[in-house]
Amino acid sequence: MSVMAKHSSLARALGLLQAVGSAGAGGASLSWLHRRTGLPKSSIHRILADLRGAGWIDQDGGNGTYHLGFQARVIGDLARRRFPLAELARLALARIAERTGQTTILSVRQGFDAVCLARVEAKAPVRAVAVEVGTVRPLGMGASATALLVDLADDELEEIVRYNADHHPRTPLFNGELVLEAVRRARADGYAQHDGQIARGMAGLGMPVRGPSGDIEGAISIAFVSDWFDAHAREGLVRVLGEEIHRLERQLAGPTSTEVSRPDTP
Amino acid sequence: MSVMAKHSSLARALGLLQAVGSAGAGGASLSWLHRRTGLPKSSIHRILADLRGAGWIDQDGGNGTYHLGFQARVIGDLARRRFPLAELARLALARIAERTGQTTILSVRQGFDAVCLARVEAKAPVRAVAVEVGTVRPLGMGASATALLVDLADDELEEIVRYNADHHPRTPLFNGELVLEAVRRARADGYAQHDGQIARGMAGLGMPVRGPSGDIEGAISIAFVSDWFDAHAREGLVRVLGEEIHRLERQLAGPTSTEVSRPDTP
DNA sequence: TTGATCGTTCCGATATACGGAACGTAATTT
DNA sequence: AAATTACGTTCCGTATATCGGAACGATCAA
Repeated sequence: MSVMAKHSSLARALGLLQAVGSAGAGGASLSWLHRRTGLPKSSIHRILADLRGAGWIDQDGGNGTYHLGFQARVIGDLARRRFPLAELARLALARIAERTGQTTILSVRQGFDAVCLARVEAKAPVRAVAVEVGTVRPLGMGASATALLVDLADDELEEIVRYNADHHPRTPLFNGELVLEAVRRARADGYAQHDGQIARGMAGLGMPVRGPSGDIEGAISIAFVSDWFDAHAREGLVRVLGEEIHRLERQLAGPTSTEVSRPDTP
Repeated sequence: MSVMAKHSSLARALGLLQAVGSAGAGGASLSWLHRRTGLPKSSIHRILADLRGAGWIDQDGGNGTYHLGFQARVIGDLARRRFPLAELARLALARIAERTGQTTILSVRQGFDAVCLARVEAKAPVRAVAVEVGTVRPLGMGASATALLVDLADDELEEIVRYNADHHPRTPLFNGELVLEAVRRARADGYAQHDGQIARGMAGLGMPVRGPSGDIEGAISIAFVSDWFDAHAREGLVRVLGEEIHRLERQLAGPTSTEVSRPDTP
């Protein structure tokens, strides 16, 4: 869920906008938003009126529920071109989730943070869903957020870890030493893994995605419950991840038009 | 372009967000935004800092320019499902633009307004580009905004026209009587047309798009320069519009294979 | 050097957001 | 039917966050 930050009427309004968006197809009622955000109803009412006036949300004529408006769609279209990786990786995520049966996400680096750009859910009965699309977490926290770091020089790496350790005191799970150690292991193994770093009982395994230049453009990771994890499982996951990421990287590199969309359903 | 509404810090910030989005691939610099919006630079600076903190814009590490952030993309994905017509109509718009050589847009009704959801530009050297994606204009103003009205009962139609005539005094081109007359003609002809109603020297021709229930869900219109318009051209345009809209309506009716969407828990 | 452009910070005044409280209405319960 | 709960809306005094002019440092150009 969003951070719903400290003191900024703007941040509060944007959080409300996200809350409206995260409601289901039925839309968000004022009371539902009140329950979810904890904001006073009168404040919500006023902010929603502003958002509606600007066209960012619509109000259903029948029952008065709120939905995202066309301005939200327009800005999304404009933003889409900034994240081409998210489009291309969708197929890879789906295939990985299919082959492994586990939830799969794509993350990219954003300053000192990692942000989840896309996610495909597992069909397994026990799903490890911790990171939603749009969730921001400090670099190094989690499998993909660790895989993003493996190419960094040591000094820059330490700067990031130090910064995040200082600025996330509320996240005791973020342990600088552990992160550095995890990055070292990931460099040696070719993949990053964690167990319980995001939430107790949850584990993850991630690998970087490299663009044509060889730079890391993102990372794909699989999330699962710790019990499920053993050496045998790891071996399979690493193989699947490697294969699919390799396929994705070929797409990123070569604009070979033949492999646009092949209907080979396994 | 955008309305940049009266007195609301929120509206101002959202307008700024749209301005950032409307910048090209190079991003928006602070001074560029200052020039474009007229807001004081210090205000822009502060608002951008808030937007950046909330993840709605990114700041390029190199030259400091601003780009849309991942939250903009996330909200766009969420909003996308609210406007399925825009997805399906994209192909129809492209075909119409291809066959006629003119700019083609899709509009839907939103309260007492019409909003442009999608646009495909003409390749012609002289392009009539007046309505951008996201532009809101009063119902009745323009070809598609007239086509949206043809099914309405007379009393509701008159209420809308009266309201818009009252609330858009700055838009002298909006003439209530002309709109009513244009709707009557559109009912008889099966298509709406206008000449010079949006801008001098520009004309347009539009037809409604009906969903499975028969209700009007939107309207597609072609925009062109007035000189180009004669009886012969009109005949061709009407035929192309009718054919492509008919094809689109068949798609809307038949349960074509759309992408699977995961159910949400509101 | 001078001048121009850009991004950033500061700070007092005031416009603006804030939210508790009260109201009208609809839905649900007794 | 009366009572109760839930919801959306409006009001209004308070105070706080926004506003924007001004000044500053940095960068680049002439």
